[in-house]
Amino acid sequence: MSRTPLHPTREQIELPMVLDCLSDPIRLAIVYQLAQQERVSSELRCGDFNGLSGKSNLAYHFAKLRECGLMQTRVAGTNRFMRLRREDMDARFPGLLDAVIKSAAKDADRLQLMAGCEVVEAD
Amino acid sequence: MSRTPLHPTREQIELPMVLDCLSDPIRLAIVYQLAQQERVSSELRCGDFNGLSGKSNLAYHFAKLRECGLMQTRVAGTNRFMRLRREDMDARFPGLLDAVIKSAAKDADRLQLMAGCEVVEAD
DNA sequence: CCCTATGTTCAATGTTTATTGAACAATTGA
DNA sequence: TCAATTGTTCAATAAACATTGAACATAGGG
Repeated sequence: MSRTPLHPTREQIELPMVLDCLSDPIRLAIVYQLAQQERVSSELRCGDFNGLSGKSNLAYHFAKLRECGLMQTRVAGTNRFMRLRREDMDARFPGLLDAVIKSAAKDADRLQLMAGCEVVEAD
Repeated sequence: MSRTPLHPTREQIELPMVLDCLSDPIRLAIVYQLAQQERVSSELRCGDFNGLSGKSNLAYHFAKLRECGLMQTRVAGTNRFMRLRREDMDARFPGLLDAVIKSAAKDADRLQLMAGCEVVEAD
């Protein structure tokens, strides 16, 4: 309850909060991976990011991403699916999200953007 | 000396540091005013921002803006002139600075972007 | 040479932040 | 019903941050 108060409407989304959210390497990686996925499924499970940090730390970052308006969560059974609020962001700050994602892509190696990506387990 | 160690080369400029810099309302206002000025003189005196905060707090923010690669300072007598490192930013992260500035312009009233602008003194 | 103006540096303060592990809640499947 | 899975909440910690005022440095004008 202390971590779920906000969830801004489109108009309530604030530029400084969005930039601050994107300035954290873990959150930037989350947003980046969601953006990559956008053409395919537009959603990822929380667990898909486990490579980036511990679960409780990720929950903290997810909350921040939701509070600033970048992400939305859909509950499905014991899973949560996250997606970018792409339309709201583009309406509110045209070109911003794309510019950030392209900038991140340029530095994909420097930033460890794909650290959390599907590790294939050899059973 | 403790406050002037970095001054990244173009290649050393890091996306998270830039976004973090821009996420602070005072620094965003500084960058915004410099961007507005760009067509005219491309430079502003430190003192032109005195409306945004106290001098020592501004010096702190100026240092951050320099350290992340967004700004450059030119000393001229007892004054310091600041300008955006526009070419470096555009080369490094194409479209990013413009997207941020346009986004800030959209919210110019909400963010207090022009708070530090030339107050005309009577007398 | 002093006095003023301009900025920076430093130390101190209180706030916010990221990170950790343990506890908790909810759902699923045996 | 029991156990396993998924993810959130909570408390604690250390680090980073923004802000303030005082001290300092430098340059320029009388």
